[in-house]
Amino acid sequence: MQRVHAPRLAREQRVDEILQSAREVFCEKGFEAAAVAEIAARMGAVEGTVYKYFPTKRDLLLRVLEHWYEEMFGDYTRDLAGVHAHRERLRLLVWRHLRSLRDKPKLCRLMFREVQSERDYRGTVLHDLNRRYTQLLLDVIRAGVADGEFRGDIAPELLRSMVYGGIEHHGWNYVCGRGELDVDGVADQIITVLCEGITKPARAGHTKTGKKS
Amino acid sequence: MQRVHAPRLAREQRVDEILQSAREVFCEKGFEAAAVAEIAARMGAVEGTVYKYFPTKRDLLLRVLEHWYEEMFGDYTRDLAGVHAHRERLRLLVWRHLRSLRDKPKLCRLMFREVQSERDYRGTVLHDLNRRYTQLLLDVIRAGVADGEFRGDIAPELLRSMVYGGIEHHGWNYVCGRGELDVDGVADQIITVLCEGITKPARAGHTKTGKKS
Amino acid sequence: MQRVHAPRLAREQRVDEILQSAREVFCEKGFEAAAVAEIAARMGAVEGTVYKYFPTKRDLLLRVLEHWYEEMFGDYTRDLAGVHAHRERLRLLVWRHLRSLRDKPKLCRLMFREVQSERDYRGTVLHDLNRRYTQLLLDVIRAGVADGEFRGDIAPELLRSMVYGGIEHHGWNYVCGRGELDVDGVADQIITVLCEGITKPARAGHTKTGKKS
Amino acid sequence: MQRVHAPRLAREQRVDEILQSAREVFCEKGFEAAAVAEIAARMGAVEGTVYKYFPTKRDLLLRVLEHWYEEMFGDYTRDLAGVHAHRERLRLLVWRHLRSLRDKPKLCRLMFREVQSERDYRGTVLHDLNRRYTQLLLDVIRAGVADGEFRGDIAPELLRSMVYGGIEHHGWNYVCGRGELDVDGVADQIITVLCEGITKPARAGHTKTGKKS
DNA sequence: TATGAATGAGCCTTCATTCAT
DNA sequence: TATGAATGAAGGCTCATTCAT
Repeated sequence: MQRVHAPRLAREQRVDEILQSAREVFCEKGFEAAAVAEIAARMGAVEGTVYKYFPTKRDLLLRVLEHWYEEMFGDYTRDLAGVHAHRERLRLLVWRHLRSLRDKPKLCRLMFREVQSERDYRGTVLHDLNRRYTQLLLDVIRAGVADGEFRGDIAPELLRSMVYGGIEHHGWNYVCGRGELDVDGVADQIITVLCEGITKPARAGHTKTGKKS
Repeated sequence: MQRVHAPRLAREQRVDEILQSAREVFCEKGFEAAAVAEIAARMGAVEGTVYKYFPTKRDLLLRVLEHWYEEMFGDYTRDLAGVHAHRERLRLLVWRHLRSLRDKPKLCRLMFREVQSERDYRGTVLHDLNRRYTQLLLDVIRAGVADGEFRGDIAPELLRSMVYGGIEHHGWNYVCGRGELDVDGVADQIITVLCEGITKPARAGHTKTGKKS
Repeated sequence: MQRVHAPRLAREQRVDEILQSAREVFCEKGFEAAAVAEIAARMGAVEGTVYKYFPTKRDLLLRVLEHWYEEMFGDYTRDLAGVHAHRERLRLLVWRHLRSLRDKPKLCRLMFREVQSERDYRGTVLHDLNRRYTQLLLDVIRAGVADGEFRGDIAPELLRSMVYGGIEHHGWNYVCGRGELDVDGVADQIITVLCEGITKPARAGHTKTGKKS
Repeated sequence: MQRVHAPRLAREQRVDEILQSAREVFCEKGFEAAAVAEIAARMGAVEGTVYKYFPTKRDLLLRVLEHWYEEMFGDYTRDLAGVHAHRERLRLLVWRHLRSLRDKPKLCRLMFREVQSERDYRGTVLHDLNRRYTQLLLDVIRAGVADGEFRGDIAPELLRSMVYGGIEHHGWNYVCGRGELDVDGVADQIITVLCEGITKPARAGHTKTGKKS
């Protein structure tokens, strides 16, 4: 019988198991209603084991979400690198965020309900990850402004809110288990609104600014 | 055992006191962390008194928020009646929502965190109030589309999400107790984005793609 | 408008109303689960009114049962007076008790579950009523013994227990809402067992009735 | 905060402790009046510990009574195996039941007051145990009928009720803490009534009514 | 390291009873 | 007399966390 002596690896595996189990339970029940005992049970362990690796239940929640962010991040920059038009870069970010919402709506909900609204969020690793995540959008917008493609009189942070807040708000029905999320269609519409607005362009030989003449 | 009774109030007065007290505590602590005992204590009563008027803690929460919605609704339609241009009507709604967020950020947070994401929300009086509230925006948009002022290829519901989701997202920092909320400025920017988009209008004689030439 | 000045009568009516209402609620829910508020509500009054006439909830329960006993007693002695054979008198008592159980099983249950097993039962008016009630059976038995019809080596109290305990035990299914109670049939069987026992009379010239010869 | 833990026991030991403690408290106070906190305190533990092993207070009650039934059952069949005459077998069951009542009157009371009259009793493990227990008596009676020793025109279930209901009723005074229970004497009398009835056998040459002559 | 028994604070909810109006 | 608002104690149950084994 071979006794593999790889505590480091064993530890990492254990942590992953716990994170996986915790993600499931947190998603199903939300933070408050999730019991550490159940998280442990689902991986065939007991409470004590969880506490060996994570100091508190709340810390475990943050770790779960960090883990998710890291998963997501992987190919973001690579994907962005392949697109150059500002509007297309914008669309990529919107599209990816919508896809995240569609794929892991419960994790989005956790992020929103249980974390972002808590006082202790600021200064967290997770907070930082989130900043870096939404920073991507700010960067794209700022680049567009710098290039003269986007107007500079709108606070990029406000645009970020309209994009991410809008997506979350819109996705709520989907999160609650109702309806379908048409990622492509919604992405197009958001980008259209964002870039062109909803005011109908003046018709026939009139440019928007043509009314000046 | 002599029992000292709190002053007897008319039913309606007492209900108002409780709603007031509950609003405070719920806002400060959130739903879960709020103890009915504290809600009672803050108005100089005991738990039993609260339960005399509200069957459960959760019901009390819903009632608090309904009360708030009713407060808000009062002059909405009157205000809207005085404005006719579609864009101005849009701005009025945005502006008022921002003002609500500035005045009662914690209530917005409650609404969002503790109520809208719960399964039992649908079918509530509160849900209905909320629908009627956001319906106002949908109506304005649809009217604009009907008049040919707004483009018809964007789902009004998505626009609603971008407006309310965006405002809530943007207001988060403010909600968390940081920073100032410039209601007028933000309202202007939101309306601008919404109506005109962020793409810089091509200057006279230049079409958008004209820069290539 | 005639103002009838009959407080005494009004009082009695009130008391009856309360007793009636309390009987219903106690029967439906049992003593513990019955709320004074509901008892009051069912007669269109409030808690305070009940406490004006009955010092405690428990006292009310006892009064309800006393009232019932008094109802029952009315014609007992009269009925008994019309029957002279000991065995028939016995049967009358058994039959009437079965009928009570069939008609008011819930009251029997109250009597049994909530009253007789409590420490404070002894010395109660109700206890006394109950004694007088079961005394009837003892008297019949003793008379039978005195007349030499019944054997004297069985404690009458034990017989009483076998009759009333047996009836209550047997009636349990009925009380719980299942099955039918065949008052006549059961009465006959009980009397048969009681008087003759279950041992089959030896045959061959010695039938029990053979003694006539 | 240093927490002092009670000595760790094997699961089974702890369960036994709790059952023991619960039995005491339930017997002393009845189900409603018994506080889980007291059950725990009596064994030097806290409420949480009890709930670790039993999901609800009611479940604990049922478990206590099941435990008792299992204790009792042990030698029943063995004892019965040693007796063959129907009447003697009957007596054995009566005698043993009386002894149970004498030894654990409070448990009998619990069984009767708190369990059998509740709607949720049917289908319980305890209900099944009870059925098997009283089945023993039915079997003996049926065997007697089959052998022609007992008459067949009395429902065995009614006899069962007269025996068990009678014993419980009779034992009530004893249960309430008054008086002595003469197990042998009472058993004899019950069997006598059951088998022979109370009607005095006519003496040789005397008809029942012959005394008149 | 893993276990899982033990902790104990805390919360919602109920309701008999009191008493000012 | 009737009301019904107010009381306040009490209890079941949960669960994050600790720590002896």
